[in-house]
Amino acid sequence: METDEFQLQQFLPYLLNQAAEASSLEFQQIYKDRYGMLRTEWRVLFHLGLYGRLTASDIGQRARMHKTKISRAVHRLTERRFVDRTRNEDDRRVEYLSLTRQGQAAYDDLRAVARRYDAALMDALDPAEAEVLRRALLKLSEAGPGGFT
Amino acid sequence: METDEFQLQQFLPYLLNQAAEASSLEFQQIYKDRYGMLRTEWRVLFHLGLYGRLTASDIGQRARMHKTKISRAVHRLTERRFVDRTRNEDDRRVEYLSLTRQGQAAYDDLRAVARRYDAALMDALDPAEAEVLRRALLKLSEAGPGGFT
DNA sequence: CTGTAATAGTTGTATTTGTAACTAACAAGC
DNA sequence: GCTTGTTAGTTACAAATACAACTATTACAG
Repeated sequence: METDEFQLQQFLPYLLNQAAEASSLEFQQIYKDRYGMLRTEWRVLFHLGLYGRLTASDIGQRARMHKTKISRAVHRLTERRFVDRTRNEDDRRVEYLSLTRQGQAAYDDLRAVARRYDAALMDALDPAEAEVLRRALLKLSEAGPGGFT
Repeated sequence: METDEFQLQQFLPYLLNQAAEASSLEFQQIYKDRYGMLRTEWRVLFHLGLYGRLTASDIGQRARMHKTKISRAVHRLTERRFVDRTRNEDDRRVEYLSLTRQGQAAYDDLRAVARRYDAALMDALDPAEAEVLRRALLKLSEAGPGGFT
């Protein structure tokens, strides 16, 4: 009967990685070409654009990104004048990050691209399918397999 | 009305990356701990386990992986005696790759883990949802947004 | 106060990856 | 045969990432 035939295309982590890679490729090209940004940098940019002033740790929690990645992304974004840092004088360990005028402009531009890009991706799916997909991905993002090991 | 409020959690490439990362984490830990393998190596191992004897280019096409990644993965897998390489004497450019006994054992073990892992991931979803998810991911894997740029 | 622990963020170093240039073998036109 | 082009795979070097150790500052127990 061989009902337990294993298929790589059925293995969710593999499938997710393939889809993620394929669907990121062209967008990646855009923020790289236009603003010389890396993936970590556009993520930080978008978080600041969406939520306003945040600390590095805030971003780390929301984006599930390690603090060293954020530290370096912020460093580069500051260097290129997309981001401003201001120390919190009440607790001098923390630094507030926010977009400069230039950072805001880049964010506005890329957000518009992202909207169109997302719409183009969605065209491959029918609306009901798209809805289910989003819900499922959110669930999977939040937890791994749940006490697997 | 602000109907065009952009949300990072709605942006498919971002969502896919988050889900892919979250859902790969524990599995990654397993093949790393047990066999000291990297992601590329695990992929090569699985392709050989599933399809039998393949060349490096074959794997590259199926897995959409760059040839340098494969070259290095194969190198390490050969070093650790998981993979055998034999030159094709009719065309001495190509080399056939196949699993050694040890490679086959590792594959068998990891495939079993993958099955259970996949099942555990699926538990977070209901069956209909899971089915739609797989179909949607396959579509997205095959093409990017389609003539976006 | 003062010593110990916790938190925010940075830096150092080893791995890993990406890109391009490379070698080797075959193919095809002339 | 002898160019010129193509394909398979490797290597070199630059860029990016992960992980651990680090500095600076605040918290808090005694």
